[in-house]
Amino acid sequence: MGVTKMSLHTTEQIEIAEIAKVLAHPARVAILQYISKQEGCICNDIVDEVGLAQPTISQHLQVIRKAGLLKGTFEGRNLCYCLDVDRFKELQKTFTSFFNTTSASCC
Amino acid sequence: MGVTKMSLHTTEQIEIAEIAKVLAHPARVAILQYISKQEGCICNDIVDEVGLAQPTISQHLQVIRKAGLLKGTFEGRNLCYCLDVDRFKELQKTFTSFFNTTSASCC
DNA sequence: AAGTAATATTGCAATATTACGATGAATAAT
DNA sequence: ATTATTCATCGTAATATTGCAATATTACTT
Repeated sequence: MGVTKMSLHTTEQIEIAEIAKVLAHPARVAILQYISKQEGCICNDIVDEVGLAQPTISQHLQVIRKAGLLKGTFEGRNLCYCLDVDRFKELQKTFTSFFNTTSASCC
Repeated sequence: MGVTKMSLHTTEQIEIAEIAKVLAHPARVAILQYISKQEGCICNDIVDEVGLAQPTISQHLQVIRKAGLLKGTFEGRNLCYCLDVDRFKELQKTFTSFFNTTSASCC
């Protein structure tokens, strides 16, 4: 079916899965790394950097944006994409908490 | 196409994406949480716990197993699934490192 | 041996994701 | 004004994911 049965899961589980989905593609990981590296807040050199077609990058950016991780400001005709650090740290917290809670074992 | 162009990305980016993919479904998050919670190393009450059909759970377990996160030992006809804590901590380290490296911003 | 319980595997339908060419909208440059 | 540049969106093809019924497999129980 390809449809996730959301009703079965807790809000926390869904939230973790949502975050993970953003990171679940190397291109998006690359984009996040690149954006955070660029001090000058340079925009779509991302296309050159990552090596995928512009519409594809745009699509990936949308996924990142929908997760609240992107801040974009126009500078002339250039769009300057930046990481929303606050949101990013929020996600990190959620993940860290998951990893710390989920670690006991039995065998 | 639905095919990820792996050649474009670094090993680290691919690794992070692989890990994230495991966590990118609430059912798998639920399974990991449940497994780690069960001291007695109880097996497929997972089906009851998570609420999906047995083949579906089995499929999700396979994804988790392929990521090296699952240790399974047979106890009679019961299969006892446990978290591979070492591997889990490895993943945690990779993630933590990613989050810590990727945090600077510009605007 | 026959029946039952626990898992895995197979096959398939529905949907989601990934990638890109074509196109569109906005702005800068000429 | 015309053209070029930057980015988003649309449409579409290829592939992946999710979910389950049916079936297979294995091992315990009787």
